[in-house]
Amino acid sequence: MARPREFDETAAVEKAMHAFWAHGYEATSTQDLCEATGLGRSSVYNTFSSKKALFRRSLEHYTGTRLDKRQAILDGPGTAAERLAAVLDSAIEDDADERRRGCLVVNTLAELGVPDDEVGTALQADTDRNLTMFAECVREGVLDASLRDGLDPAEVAEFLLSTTSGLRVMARRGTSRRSMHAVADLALSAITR
Amino acid sequence: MARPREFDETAAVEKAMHAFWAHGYEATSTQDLCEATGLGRSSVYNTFSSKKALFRRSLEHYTGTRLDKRQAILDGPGTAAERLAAVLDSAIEDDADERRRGCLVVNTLAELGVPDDEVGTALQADTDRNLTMFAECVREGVLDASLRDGLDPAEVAEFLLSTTSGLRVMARRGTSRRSMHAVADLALSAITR
DNA sequence: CTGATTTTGAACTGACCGATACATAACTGG
DNA sequence: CCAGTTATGTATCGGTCAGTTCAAAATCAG
Repeated sequence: MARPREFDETAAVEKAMHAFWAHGYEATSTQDLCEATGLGRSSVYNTFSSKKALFRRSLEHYTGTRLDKRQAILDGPGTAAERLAAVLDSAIEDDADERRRGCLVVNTLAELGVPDDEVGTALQADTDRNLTMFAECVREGVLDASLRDGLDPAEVAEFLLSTTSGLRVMARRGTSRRSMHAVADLALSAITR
Repeated sequence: MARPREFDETAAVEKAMHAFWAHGYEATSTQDLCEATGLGRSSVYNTFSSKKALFRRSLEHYTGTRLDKRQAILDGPGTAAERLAAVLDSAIEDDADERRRGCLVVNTLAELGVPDDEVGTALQADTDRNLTMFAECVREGVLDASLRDGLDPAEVAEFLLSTTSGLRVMARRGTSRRSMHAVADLALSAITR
């Protein structure tokens, strides 16, 4: 055919993702992206078309891996309440530097809102999947009696998503893990028996 | 003395604040700030020194007015639980367009983190004042028996600040007021009797 | 080896960035 | 009315922005 790529596309997306995650969309220049990925400008534009498009790819890579991890926890062992506690726990990062970066989705929502383009679509899709996963687990929790009776799955899903978002903002503030755990415990106490 | 200002400084800060609030720090250019305030470049730089300094002024204007409003609610009538409910309510903006902008503090935290400059200092000060106000109200709530016994005021303050931050992120997502109210009610149910 | 196809690197594009220089305008104390 | 001082408007600064151009390099089918 023709000259083959000298780099792995997914690896490049992942490196770009970390650059965007660390500095935000606007503050990450195309030059930064070249240095982060190790690619030349031509390769970046030839492969990803534009900064916005590369950001969308980065965002989707982030949401994809993150949602899979969350799904794995929710599909794991234990009562629904225990699994939800594990999800909140996983949102409380161990590494201090990573914690300071917060969540790429929350950071993007705050910086860009939900723009009227593919980035907005990706953000909306992430929200929807999170709400669906949480709501399903809440239904299971009512059945296995680890959660209270009469809870509205959709409402509690919003509550849990709001709680994880709040935790990520706390992380950005530099709040200690201890305080974040206390917050997670209080939130769970609202829905557990 | 000399030639007098042709504009009101506080009014200019407020207009700049709205520009930063709507588009974020990085995406708001000095040109945007000139147009938003109605000032020429010279006047902007003569008065505020730099974009960063004007942002700091804008942020402090935002936090000042917002904290005063919150303090007024917490100093108002009703049980502590009722006053906390009123604070959460006030974080659920009525106007749909304003709601979409979220909170300038949360947006800034997400975009810039807590930078090692006066902006970071202002963000930290806002966090501290919020936590102090909430903790004090929680202490009152334990005394007036509208909140549960044995609550740790500092922990609950973090929980409430996390909840308001989460609500602001939901607002950025475009979540309905109805869902936001459901979230606020669930959060309160964790600490009320 | 050749020709078609694609990637790559380097130089470059016009536009815009935050910030400044400076002449002129507007004011006040003397 | 003038000297001193500050505010303003215009033009401009060097630098960086996202994105493009284009020739050289690398590959493979024939």
